[in-house]
Amino acid sequence: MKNIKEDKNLNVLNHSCAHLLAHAVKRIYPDALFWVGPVIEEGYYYDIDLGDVIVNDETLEIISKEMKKIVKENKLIKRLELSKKEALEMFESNPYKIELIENLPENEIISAYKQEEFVDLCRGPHVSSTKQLKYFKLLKHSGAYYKGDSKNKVLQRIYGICFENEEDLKEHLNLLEEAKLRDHRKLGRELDLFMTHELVGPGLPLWLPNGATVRRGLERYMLDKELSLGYQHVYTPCLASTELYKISGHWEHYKDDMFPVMEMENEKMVLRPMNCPHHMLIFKNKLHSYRDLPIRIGELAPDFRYESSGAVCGLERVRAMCQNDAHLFVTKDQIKEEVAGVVKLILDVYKDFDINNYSFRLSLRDPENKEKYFDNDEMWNQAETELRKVLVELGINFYEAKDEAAFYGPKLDVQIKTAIGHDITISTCQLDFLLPERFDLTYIDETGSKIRPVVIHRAIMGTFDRFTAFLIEETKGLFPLWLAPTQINIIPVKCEYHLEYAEEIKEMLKKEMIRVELDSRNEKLGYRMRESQTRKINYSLIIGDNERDNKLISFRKFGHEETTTLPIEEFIEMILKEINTKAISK
RNA sequence: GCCGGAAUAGCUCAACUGGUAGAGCAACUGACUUGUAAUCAGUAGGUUGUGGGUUCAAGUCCUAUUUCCGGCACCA
Repeated sequence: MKNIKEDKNLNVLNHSCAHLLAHAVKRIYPDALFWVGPVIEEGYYYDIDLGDVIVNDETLEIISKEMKKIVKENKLIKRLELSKKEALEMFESNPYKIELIENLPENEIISAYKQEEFVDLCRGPHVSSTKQLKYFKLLKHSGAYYKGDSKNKVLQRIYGICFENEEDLKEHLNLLEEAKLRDHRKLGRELDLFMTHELVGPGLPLWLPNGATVRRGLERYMLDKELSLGYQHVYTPCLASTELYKISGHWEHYKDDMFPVMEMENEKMVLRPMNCPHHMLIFKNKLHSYRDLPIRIGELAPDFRYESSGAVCGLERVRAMCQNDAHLFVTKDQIKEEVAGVVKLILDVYKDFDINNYSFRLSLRDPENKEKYFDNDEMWNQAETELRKVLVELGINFYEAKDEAAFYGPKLDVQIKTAIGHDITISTCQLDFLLPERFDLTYIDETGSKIRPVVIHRAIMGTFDRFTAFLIEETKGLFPLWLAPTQINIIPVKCEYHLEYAEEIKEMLKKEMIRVELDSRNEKLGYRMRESQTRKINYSLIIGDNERDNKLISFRKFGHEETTTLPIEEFIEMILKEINTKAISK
């Protein structure tokens, strides 16, 4: 998918198209007040105060028609240069633009772009006439908070995209349609991976046997990886007293996003939203020597968060999740090596799943945001510097993002884009100097004195829920053989003659722990093959006279048209190899 | 949570401005006995998400509510 913001020509084109949109809106709604209309990766949008007018699909049609008219009118786009005073006069009827202008430096030359009767404040550059904006499409509309703050009023936002020619536009719209087919919610239903039910509640998916098989595979895989790297796994309860979270600081920050307190006679309990405090207490349970560090405590940990109703999305954002969580307790000297170990593990796992489209984000605090982050500049500077240094030394490509840290420390997040375009975190590694302080954690150093350890929070697969959602979209439902719910489907040509041999094969495969099905229904071979394909089963076996008489099998791989015939032993060997090497299905 | 939109059979969808719900696929039954993406016929399947209301009459209009969808805000 084209990144409009990054492409120089398309950026200008889309920016101009945002003006075209505003121009058309102004003609239809003369009282419209315009806020900002930036170019984004997916095209552009414009935030508009339309008073009582509410944009719907029809409105979009009407606006689109007017835009086409202005394109035909071939308006020339001219740059105006104004002093601040002139600009303030020109836009006096629009308080939003006045606000923008007032925030500009006193002596700066302010530019505006004029296409006949319509002028908009803008830095530019723009195309020279509206006729160059012929190939556009208005994509969607929504409400959006003024200045992105939920305390403010809601403006109408209209999204659009513009290309240089019709083919590019068509291709892009096709890609958008195709992406919808990979949506994990659609595939999840089609492939019987998970379901939801009104009576259970929003954000509370039920994993069906197929989905559970995939998830179990991921969990076993991750546990084995971690065990081989010296992690120790624990089980801790999904409940805790509110006191625990008051100590950790989570209560203060997140109490509104937790399920409400369960109050009993002498107790106040909550469903836990994360596991750090439990793991802190496990560390504290024993006296530790510097020789014991690093200690790596891992858990497949169910957590519960009262995510806002508008945020829940399939398996991607849920209210009951299972984290691939671990906390590493390290000395300051071990930070680098342990963060490096986590990064290496992330890359290692991504390689196994052939994950390539991701980016590392160094998530920092915003020192201005006093509410969100604990107040200790020294601690923050140390943690941020430390984490950045490690990344640079590891030669990791990353970008920095302000105001994305956790309240207790900076994070290294791995961001990916979902099929429908959500930017989500799939893995995370966080450096924390605060919770060891809050829980008064110590270890004994060489000299016998008590020293504060540092904690690294990390989740490689983030949550198994989200990672599965990602994997469904990444594989389009064709899981690698080692994870596939049904690995092999046996189709006897004619049950009357071939069922017995087919069953023999099924038993042989089952003995090897291969997930196999036998389709003995009285249906045409073509019919059963079709279903085998729509269910995205990795291997379809065809068993007929030739196979039975010569102790062979014939198989067809998903997505391939040719059939291969092999002795059964050879086939099993091939399958086991594919499973054991965790090969990617193609 | 906010701004919009939607909800009809297991799934995908139909039912003009109000006149008592229909198709394909899936399921079930039977026939057919078939070598790589849909054999034929039949049967069953719905208090139209839920609760109120308007009306002689509501899938259709009003209202409340639940869930879902597109964004926004949030995301330890």
